[in-house]
Amino acid sequence: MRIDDESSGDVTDVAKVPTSADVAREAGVSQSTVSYVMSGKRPISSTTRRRVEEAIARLTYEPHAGARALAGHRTSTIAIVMPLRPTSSAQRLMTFVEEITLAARERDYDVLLVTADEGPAGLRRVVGRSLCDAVVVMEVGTTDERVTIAREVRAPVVVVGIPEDGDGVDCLDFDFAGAGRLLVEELADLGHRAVDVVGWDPDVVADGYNYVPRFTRGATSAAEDRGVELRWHLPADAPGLRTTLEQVCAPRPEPHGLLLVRAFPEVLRSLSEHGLRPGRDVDVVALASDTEAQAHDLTATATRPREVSRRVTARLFALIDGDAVPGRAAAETVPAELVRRGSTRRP
Amino acid sequence: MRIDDESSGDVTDVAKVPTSADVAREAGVSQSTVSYVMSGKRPISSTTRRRVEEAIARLTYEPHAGARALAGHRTSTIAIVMPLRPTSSAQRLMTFVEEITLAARERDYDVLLVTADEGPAGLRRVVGRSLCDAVVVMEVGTTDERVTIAREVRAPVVVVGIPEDGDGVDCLDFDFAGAGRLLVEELADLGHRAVDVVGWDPDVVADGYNYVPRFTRGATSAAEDRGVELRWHLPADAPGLRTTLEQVCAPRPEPHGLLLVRAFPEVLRSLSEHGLRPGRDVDVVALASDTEAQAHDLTATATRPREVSRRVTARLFALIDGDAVPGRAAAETVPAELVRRGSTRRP
DNA sequence: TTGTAAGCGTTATCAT
DNA sequence: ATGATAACGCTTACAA
Repeated sequence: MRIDDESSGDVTDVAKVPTSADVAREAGVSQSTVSYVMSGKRPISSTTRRRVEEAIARLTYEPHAGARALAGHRTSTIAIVMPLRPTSSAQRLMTFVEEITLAARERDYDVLLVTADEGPAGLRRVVGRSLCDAVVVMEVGTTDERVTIAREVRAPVVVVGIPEDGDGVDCLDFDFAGAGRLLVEELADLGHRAVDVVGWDPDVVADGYNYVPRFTRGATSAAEDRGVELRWHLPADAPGLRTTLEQVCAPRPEPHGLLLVRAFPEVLRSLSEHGLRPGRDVDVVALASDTEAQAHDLTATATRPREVSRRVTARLFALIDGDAVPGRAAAETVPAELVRRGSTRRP
Repeated sequence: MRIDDESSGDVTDVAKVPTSADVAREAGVSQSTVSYVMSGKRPISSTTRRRVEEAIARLTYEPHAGARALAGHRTSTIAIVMPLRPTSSAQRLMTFVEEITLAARERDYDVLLVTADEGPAGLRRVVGRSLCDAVVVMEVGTTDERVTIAREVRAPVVVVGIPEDGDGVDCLDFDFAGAGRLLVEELADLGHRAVDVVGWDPDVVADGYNYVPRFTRGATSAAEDRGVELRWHLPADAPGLRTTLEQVCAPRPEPHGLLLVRAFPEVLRSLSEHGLRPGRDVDVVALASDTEAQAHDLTATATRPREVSRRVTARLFALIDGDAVPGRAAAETVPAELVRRGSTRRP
């Protein structure tokens, strides 16, 4: 059972991971000098700096993140708490994650991913264990326990979504109400007095994702303003969707208006099977990502995840840097924009 | 300029974050006992355990991750290195991330996200700085610098994708060759002697993502075996795609075969505009996610990201636990399966 | 401009 | 079954 015995005296055996002490020795300076060279927190003579930097390169030294966090009281990582359910498209989520990570890296921050299934506890855990300096919570519900926890926790939190009780929490989101309004108005401008809306799965609605009621409110209020009747279809499953398709894709005497928030391929296929062509026999508008809208040639409002992400990170780092007071800013909203494509006639 | 002066003497002012020492005091035990209660690395009397656990609950103590990493030489996090370019669908990527994170959480591991834009250096950085105990590298190219680095680095690495020189690296992927074969065979079985393939953007091909040539090889070899001619279309941009659509969606005297790896909505819309219906006038098969395939009613092989993820994490944790030797396992491949839907006639 | 040394909050090796 | 105590590798006053 003698393992690792022959080589136990060999110094060059296992290439030890170099520490700042090793760098200091190599450069002939004190250990703290190495630290200050790296952090730039005090003036260093150019000669010393060069010696240290060369030593670092020679040894391929990298600072130990844990030790840093322990001594420095900061982790240089931010956590992203994913949504509880796959409510947005993967596209949208990925864009958020990408954009936030990019902004983080620009400041030498890393990104920790917290899954939804951990629930609100995940938020507590990552800041409790000092795994991060700040947190982004994705897609909060109208009433979301994570919002409550966001207030209690000792790290800055920015929340994507506009919860019911958002007081004292930094909230930020796309203007779903504005999008609903814009889409309905477009159809109204095209002369429609009645519009079929293919909306979210009732489960999503029940989950209370706040963007659903916000979108609905915007659409409804625009409909009232313009004297348009909205017929909501909220298919729960495949059979339900089929029923909806029969109802909304049936040929009419004259063009009718369709507002989609999902099931784009299915609806478009069904329309085509009924011999209806978007932009000619029917006007279709949608709440869709640019990619989807482009692929399907849909007149649409995108939910602008990149822009939202940019504002999120701006706010987050302002909080980290102490340049902003937590929870003081009003809920911020990224305006909706409509892009016309082939699925509607020209107004 | 006297800030925070009045309250500076107040002890209960700032709720200090409790440490294991505080827990020890509260429970009337030594600090090391607290540690052992948490880790379970030595027997503890049930009374002591209870006292400690109650103290922990009372103080809502959470261990400091950095301190742990420093003293324990392990971080309990794994890093995911994202692909250099958005080569797979966001769907697929998200599924990977989700599934890996889930598996990680089951073992109380966290997940660190490393963006593509950092390039190979990101891989070096996260293990160099002891930010993680192991790494998953997503979607490696045929020749990928990250594979080289994977070998050098002192943490276990599992790579998704089958690089050219995968010796000594743990590789794992979906069987793209098998998928290509399966799809061509299906069309051959339906009697087609010629098949139009709408393939990847030439940029993606140029990037050398290894799954492209693997898929191509599988499709080509099946085509040769079955005496089928493959006509490849690799549109680079929107105009290119339009040209391709004209070529592959033009009506023929009899049903023809179409193999898609992307641009599903565009092709299907174009077909419908030409009065062609999949499953009747044309047989369409695709390499598509279950979600896409279902939405478009496509006969397809999915790339099974969940299954791949499961094997990745199994391998990764085996390496972490020392239950497996790094780089010794042969490249593993998750078999392709074809699901028939409405876009093809029954054979 | 640089060095010295006291923590930071754990883990794990000794003892007992 | 439990308690001291020495690392772990860094940051940051405090000195010089």
